Amino acid sequence: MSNSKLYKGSLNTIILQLLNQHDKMYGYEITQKVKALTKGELNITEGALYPALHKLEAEGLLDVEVAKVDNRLRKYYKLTETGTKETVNKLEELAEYIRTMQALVNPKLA
Amino acid sequence: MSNSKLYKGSLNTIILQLLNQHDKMYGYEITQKVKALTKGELNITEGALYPALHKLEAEGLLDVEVAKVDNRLRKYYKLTETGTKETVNKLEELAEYIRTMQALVNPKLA
DNA sequence: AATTTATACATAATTAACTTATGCATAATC
DNA sequence: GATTATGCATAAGTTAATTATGTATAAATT
Repeated sequence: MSNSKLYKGSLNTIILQLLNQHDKMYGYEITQKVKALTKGELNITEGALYPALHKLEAEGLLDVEVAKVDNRLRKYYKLTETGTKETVNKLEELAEYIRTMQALVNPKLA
Repeated sequence: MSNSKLYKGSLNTIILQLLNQHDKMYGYEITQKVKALTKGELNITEGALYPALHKLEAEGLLDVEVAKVDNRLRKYYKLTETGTKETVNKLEELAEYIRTMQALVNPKLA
């Protein structure tokens, strides 16, 4: 995912927010979108992504729709209602994390 | 550590930066300082902290000095030269992480 | 034409950073 | 006298990742 361990725990947030912005996406598309948006900084590995998608689906945060394009399989994921709510929570947690870490690292600004 | 999984991977950064700011600290002091700086948001558990300190010491990033205060044991940790350099790296990684996540979450600002 | 790269999914074994639970010991507070 | 605070430690379990495979089709390169 990255040479930095800080991304550990961020994958669900990333997936949910991308689906929040793009309505429906398939796995491979997510990896490419992340790579593009981060200018190569962050590469989501398939071994992390697919299990994460399956889990989010099992938890009822995502719905799946299978499609066949150019004779190749695609699984489009989109947020459920619950998923949309959870996305809000995740984004709040990210903002809180950033505030907290900045308070720790730069306590003069606190 | 927190209800948010995002803190996973951040503990070393926190420890190193606190020691960067306070010269020498002991374990319990670190837990209290983190609690204070984050207004209770983040509580470092002992089960996470002590193994982390031992590992950083084993890696040569920290030096230890044992002291006895009020008949109680304290282990003061301080950064080695290598530890100081690694702190710079960790802080850069944190800044990079924050930039990257903001690019993902708020791509309009990118 | 043959090989490599890109697209697209998946899982299994391993690693690592935590959590949770427990343990020991002294000092201070209620 | 019992609880809370101070101060260290480790062991078992969880979980999110990495690393390594595996399958299959389409496109690009040599």
